[in-house]
Amino acid sequence: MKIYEELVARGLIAQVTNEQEIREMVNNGKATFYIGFDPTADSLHVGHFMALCLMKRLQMAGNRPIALIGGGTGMIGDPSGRSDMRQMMTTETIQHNCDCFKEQMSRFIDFGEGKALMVNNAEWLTGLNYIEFIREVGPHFSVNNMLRAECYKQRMEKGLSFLEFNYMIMQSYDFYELYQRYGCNMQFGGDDQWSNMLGGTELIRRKLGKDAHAMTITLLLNSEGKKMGKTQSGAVWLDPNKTSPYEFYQYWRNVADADVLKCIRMLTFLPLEEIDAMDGWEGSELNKAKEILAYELTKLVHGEEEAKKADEAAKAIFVGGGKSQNMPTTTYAKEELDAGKDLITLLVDTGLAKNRSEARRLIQQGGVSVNDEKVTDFSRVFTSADFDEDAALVIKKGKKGYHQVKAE
RNA sequence: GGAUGGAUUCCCGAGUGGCCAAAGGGGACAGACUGUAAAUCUGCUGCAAAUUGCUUCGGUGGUUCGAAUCCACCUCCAUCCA
Repeated sequence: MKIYEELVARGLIAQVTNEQEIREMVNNGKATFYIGFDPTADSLHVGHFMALCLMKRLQMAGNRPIALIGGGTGMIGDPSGRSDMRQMMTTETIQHNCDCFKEQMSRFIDFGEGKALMVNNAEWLTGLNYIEFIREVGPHFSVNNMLRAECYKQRMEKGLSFLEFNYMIMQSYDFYELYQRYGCNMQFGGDDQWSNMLGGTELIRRKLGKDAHAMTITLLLNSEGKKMGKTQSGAVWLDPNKTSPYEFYQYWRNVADADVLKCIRMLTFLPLEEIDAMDGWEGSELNKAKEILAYELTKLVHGEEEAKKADEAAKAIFVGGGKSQNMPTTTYAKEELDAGKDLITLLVDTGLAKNRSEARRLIQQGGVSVNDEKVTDFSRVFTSADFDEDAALVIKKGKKGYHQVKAE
């Protein structure tokens, strides 16, 4: 099975400009393609992860990826899929974020000798002269057409600033620039980028009379139609300091039944035959599939060792009695613990509750237990005398929140 | 630049002088049921030294015993006119 067919089989492809030509190009390793990453945060998240995987897959098939960091477009902000304007970021923040992206990406993509490129569109965007630029590309964009684009349509009700309206033009210009500089003949992106991407192929066709292609990746939606990779506390990050490997593992371990296979297919590198075999699994059997999904993804993002630890911790906690060296841990000075800590403070310090009111509520509602014993008295104080045989307090919040407290 | 409407808690959205930490819904969190799933039912959802106290209704001042609510100015947004 060739790469294009595999992408289709994995359900990764949403829309393409010209199927035959793209298939031909990609399958024969003739594509130089780019994916843009806007530096909106200091870490990549799960949404980017899909794009990275795709780059990797195509790279393995002999194509040349270009990771385009949006140091320039980030100054504008993509209005696609947003109901309100993005907050403007300072130049320093953007630079910092770009640097972080670079580092994370090099873990996934091989940027060695001519295999892949990483460029920043600030290089050509920031120096543009307004009049020259507008004369160069302005005539090729129809405002009427742009307004019809899905990404702007939604914003027509809430309001769209001219700044954001320019995003499509910038992105199109990127493609045009990359085509000329590096012979980049294809652009990938999330499905919400479709109209922006078409702007680019259109610009290249009009200015250069050449064909360029665009292909979008299916957005990873859960069965409720929401973007995956978001939790109540925000995105699921690839940076272990922002989302620990354990949390990362748990996110995938907890996906809904209806979404497991789709995730495995789209995100992991497991062979398709193996995945097809899982297709028949039902009911609680799917739990196995979830374990595989969580393990595989954690391994890809954080490495095998971390994946094993997260797996071990999860099994110990949920299957065994709730003990693991690898579960999240908070340590206190020994004297401090000897003096005693009340449960509310412990919950807040371990991050299981975000403030004291919440901690109090949790305890009152019977959602907290310490060393397997439910505690309903919120004024309860624990000292090192309450430690179990492993010199730890295991605090459990709800069904899934585990944290251990140790003395040092 | 002109006219009109608007800004309320995580989100949507009620509230037009005291009974307002603010209805209702969504989401989140917890309990029951389960498979670390979904659905369902229940509780809960500003903060804290917690039958009480403190801080919130775009911003700043004012009126009043008392303001999310009334007045003035300002900021931002939408619609129509230019």
